[in-house]
Amino acid sequence: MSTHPVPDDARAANRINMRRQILNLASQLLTTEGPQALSMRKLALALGVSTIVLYTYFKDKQDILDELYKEGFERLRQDLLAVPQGQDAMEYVMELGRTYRRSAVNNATYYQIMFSRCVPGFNPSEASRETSKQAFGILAAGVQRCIDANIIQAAHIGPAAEVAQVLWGMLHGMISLELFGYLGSAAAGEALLEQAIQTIKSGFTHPNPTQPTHLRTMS
Amino acid sequence: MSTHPVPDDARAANRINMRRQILNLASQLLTTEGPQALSMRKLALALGVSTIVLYTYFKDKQDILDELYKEGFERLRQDLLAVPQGQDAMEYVMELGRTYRRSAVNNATYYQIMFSRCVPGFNPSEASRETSKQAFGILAAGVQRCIDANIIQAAHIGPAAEVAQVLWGMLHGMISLELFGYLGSAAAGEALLEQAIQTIKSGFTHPNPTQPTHLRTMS
DNA sequence: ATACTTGACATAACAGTGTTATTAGTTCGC
DNA sequence: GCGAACTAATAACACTGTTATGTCAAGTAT
Repeated sequence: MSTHPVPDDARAANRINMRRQILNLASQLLTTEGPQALSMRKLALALGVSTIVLYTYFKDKQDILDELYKEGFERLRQDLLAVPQGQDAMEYVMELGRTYRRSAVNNATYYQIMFSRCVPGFNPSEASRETSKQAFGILAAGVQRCIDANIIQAAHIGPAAEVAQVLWGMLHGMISLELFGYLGSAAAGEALLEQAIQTIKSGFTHPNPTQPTHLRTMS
Repeated sequence: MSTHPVPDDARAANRINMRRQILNLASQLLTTEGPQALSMRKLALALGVSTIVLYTYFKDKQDILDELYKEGFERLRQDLLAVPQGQDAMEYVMELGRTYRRSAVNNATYYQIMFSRCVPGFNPSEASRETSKQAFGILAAGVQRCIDANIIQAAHIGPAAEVAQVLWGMLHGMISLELFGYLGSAAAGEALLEQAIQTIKSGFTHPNPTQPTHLRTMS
């Protein structure tokens, strides 16, 4: 069914090559200059081409951001995968938390794209959100291991995915506050995250009294 | 020492009046159209004046955003203040958490300005950050009450401010994920926040083993 | 009352943004 | 060579925040 001239394979290869080249530069611009400095014109200028080139390889600026969004989650996923699983299940999850923070702080501008609407019109596509779920899956699997090992009493808390979401929320919250400058230094951010991890560990390991009766004060 | 013409009192009154009027419209534009639609030109157009007027009453766009930032924290503070303190100290803190979420969800666009860099160049001024600390102070005071009532063992955790920061981080994280669409529906967000609150309650009420030795699995 | 200062405001412009219509060139299958 | 498709530059459009210029009204000082 090739009635009209089919685009050559070389073309297609060149296409993804060019896309990669653009994304690399965008990534570099993002980390060095920040999200607001990442403009189509600057990108084109740095590539030595005109702006129209960007639009032949990407639909939008959003399209480019979407790719960076995915790359951010991929970096996070790789960092989390590098955490050794040999140790105690709970200790492994806690180490995931520390790694999550380190990864976020080391790729702060990526993290902004992933979680804070730092580019006015940007909303990640549905497909890209799938990528984000894969990184989250590592956390969920770690929690599942804790439940299987009876370290977390699932009956009192909920399914692994929900527990992991609570863990994720806390991690993201602490990191978010740190990156926004609400916690002071990076050392303070690290220390507070450690405290949060310890707190959530206690919360997970101890049964959760759904009817809070037996722990009341004398009031 | 009024060698040169002193600006009239009426002028000053008119000034703050006009500022208020501009801010009201900006606030309205923010909630109805979102942060990205809040432009100086639209503001001026809606006021029926030229853009230069905005710059005679405000230094910058940042100046206007700074005011909205403060207003956001003021709304949050008022909502938190409305929580009755009569009950059990821990229950009060948990209710603060639920109220925090409700306030954030009801003023989602404000919350974006307060915590997610949704406007490219915006950074809250030092003075505005002081306002944010007042809202946080309510949380910290609630935690202090729990420590005083021996519900939270401070010795095993840390000073009230740090505990409150952990609590704040978790609240902010869960809400942030919800507002970014990572948790699904609002009902899911509410349920997960409740779970997070219960978890952190357990974490706070149970002593925190700094050396995690006695809770290991068989590994 | 006239001169002067000061603030308020409109017009128009500057520099920047994302995006695209027009145009031209290049490359490929036939 | 021919025609179809892809690629790319130029220039423009519609926005954005911001400001230099100029005008007007209102007040004080002499």
